Amino acid sequence: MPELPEVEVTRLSFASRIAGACIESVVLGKPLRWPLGCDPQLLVGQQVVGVRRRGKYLLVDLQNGLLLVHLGMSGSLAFSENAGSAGKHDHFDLHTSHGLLRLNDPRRFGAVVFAPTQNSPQAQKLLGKLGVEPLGDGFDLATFCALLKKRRVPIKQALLAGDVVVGVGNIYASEALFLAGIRPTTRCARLSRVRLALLHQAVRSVLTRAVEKGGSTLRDFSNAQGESGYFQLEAAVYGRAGQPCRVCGSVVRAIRQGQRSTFYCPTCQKP
DNA sequence: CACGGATCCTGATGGC
DNA sequence: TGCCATCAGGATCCGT
Repeated sequence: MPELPEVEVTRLSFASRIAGACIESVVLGKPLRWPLGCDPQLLVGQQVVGVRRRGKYLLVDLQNGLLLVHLGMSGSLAFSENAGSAGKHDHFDLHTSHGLLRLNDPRRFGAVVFAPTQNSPQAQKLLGKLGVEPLGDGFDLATFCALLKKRRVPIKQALLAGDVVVGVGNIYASEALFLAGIRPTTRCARLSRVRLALLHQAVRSVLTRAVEKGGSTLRDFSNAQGESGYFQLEAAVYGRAGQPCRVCGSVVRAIRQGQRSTFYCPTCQKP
């Protein structure tokens, strides 16, 4: 479910409240994608220092170690008012002096993993091969071009892979390619530097805009305050198969690439 | 080593 | 409170 904007919106919505909180207890539900990797008791008594983000991971810094939280396809983090009743899909409850932070994840593709430090093997196994942060200073055009020039896959799949640039998921890959006027099926190596420059800028702007709009709420995303996002209302192509392109009126098409749906305008987006 | 495909899991939706 | 197929915002692993 969540791509970079939704993860960042989630982070912004709970980071200040959780900061400084003391962990009082931890309650685990059904198994998530990976095991926690430590005795939950190790977390009890620790203070939450702050929350950072790396790609689609939330890094919850503790006095001693950190939690890597991934929301998978269907996860959401929120403060819960009714501390007593963990629901069917509540799989990680962090009871703290500042409230109960709860991970709800019906599909359980998400995970909460403890690591002693960010450089530990446990953390690096998850973070080590991630690409550059698209909204950070490290996202420079030269590197972007150099990495993509070597790829032969369609550009959409390279964006999704996350080893060139992180955080671009299925919605924003389609949206960024629309903004850049690039057909998702175009092979990376065929793209000129000028077109890659457009894409580089498009990735930044679409993600920035999505964060501003509170992310995309397609079926159930909400931030830690329970608020929906609104970016989906201004999506140019995602989820709009059969509808007219907002720019040229052509019918938006849907195709499948690597088991994922892709949307594009056949007129605005050139091969 | 880059790539394509299967895979983990549950729920919503639509056709029959 | 019908059944079945398909699809869903992610990412790893495995075979080629």
